[in-house]
Amino acid sequence: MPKTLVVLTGPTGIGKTSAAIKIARHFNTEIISADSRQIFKELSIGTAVPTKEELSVVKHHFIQTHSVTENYNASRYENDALQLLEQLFNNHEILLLAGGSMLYIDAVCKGIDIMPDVDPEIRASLKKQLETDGIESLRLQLKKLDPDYYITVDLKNPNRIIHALEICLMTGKPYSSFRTNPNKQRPFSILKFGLNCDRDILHTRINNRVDQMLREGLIDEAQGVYSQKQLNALNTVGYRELFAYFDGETTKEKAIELIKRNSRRYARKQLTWFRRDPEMNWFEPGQANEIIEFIESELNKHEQNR
RNA sequence: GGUGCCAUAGCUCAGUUGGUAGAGCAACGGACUGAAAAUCCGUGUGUCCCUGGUUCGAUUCCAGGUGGCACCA
Repeated sequence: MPKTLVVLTGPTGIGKTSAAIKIARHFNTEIISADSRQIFKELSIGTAVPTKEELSVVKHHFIQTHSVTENYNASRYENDALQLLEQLFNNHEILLLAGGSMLYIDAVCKGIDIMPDVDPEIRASLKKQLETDGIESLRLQLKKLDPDYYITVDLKNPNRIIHALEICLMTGKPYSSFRTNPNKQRPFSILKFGLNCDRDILHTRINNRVDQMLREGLIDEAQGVYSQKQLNALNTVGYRELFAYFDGETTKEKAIELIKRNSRRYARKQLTWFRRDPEMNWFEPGQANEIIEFIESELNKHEQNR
C-alpha cells in the first residue's frame, strides 16, 4: 500500500482547521500545515492558528515555528516539508497537508525549480531602481539579460520582473534557464480535497471571523509587531491595514472594513488558483465524514489492484 | 386623510432636451514556480418600482397604483 499524502485546502475562513482535525483523528495521523503566515510565532490571532485545544488533539507541524524576521519562502517550505514527510511516513501510512497557501501546496506536490536564494541587497537595489527610474528601466534590463523571459513575463508586474533580474544578476545566467518546470516525482501518492461553499455564506463567515479576531485582541497583536512592519511576513491581511491605522492614514473603522474586504478578496484569489487544479476533489466544509469515506474508498481501490 | 418630494446596478447616487444608461464603493473573472495572506491584469453585473396613456419609439412626458421620506391635519 503506497504512502498517501492527503491535501486539504480551500479559501480562508472555510473551516479547514476543524475538518483537518477530524480527518487526522480518524486516520490517527498528524497535520502538516501549509500556511505561509501561521508559520510565524509572532502571529496567532490574525492568522487564525488552531487553538491550544485543537493543537493538543492532533500533532501539527509548521505552526508558529519561525520568526517574522526570517526570510521564509515556498522553496524553503518545499525542502522542510519533504524532509518532514519522509520522516513521518516511516510511522504513518497517511499524512495530512492542510492549509490555504496555494504556492506552498504546489511546491510540495509538484516542486518548484531550484534557484539560488535571493540576496536581500540586490532586491533592495532593484526596488530602489523601480522607485527612481520606473518599471520601464527594469524591463529594458530584463530584455537584455533574459529576452526569452521578457516575452512571457507580465511586464506590468514589478515583482516578477524584479525576481527575474535578481536571479540573472546573481548567477550571470538568464532566469528562464532555471525555469524547467520540474513536476518532480514524489515518493508518495497524493489525494487533494478542496473545501468550498456558497459565496455569501463564506463572506459572512469571513466577516464574523474578523470581528472575532478583534475581540480576541488583534489590535494589540498588531501593535506588538508594528515596529517591524516593513518585513514581508507582516505584509499580511489583518496587519497591514492596522499598521495604516496606527500610522494615522486611516480610521480604525476603515481599517477593519479593509481587513474584511481584503480577506474576501484573498479567498476569491485562492479559489481561482484551486479551481484550475483538475486533481481537486470538492466538498462542503461540513463533509469531513464524506472526505474520510472518499479517502478510504481510494485506499481500497489500491488494495484491490495489487 | 391632504400636500410635496423621491423610486435607476448589491449600496450611495448621476443621467438620458424621448432613441433601453454610468460613476464611486462593493462584487465577479483571470494570471501566477523562491515576496504567494505577495504581486499583477481584466469585467457593469440593470424588468431604470408597477399598470395604463401619448408617441414610430417611454427609463425619461402624462394619469393611476404601490412603497419610502417630509410637512400639514
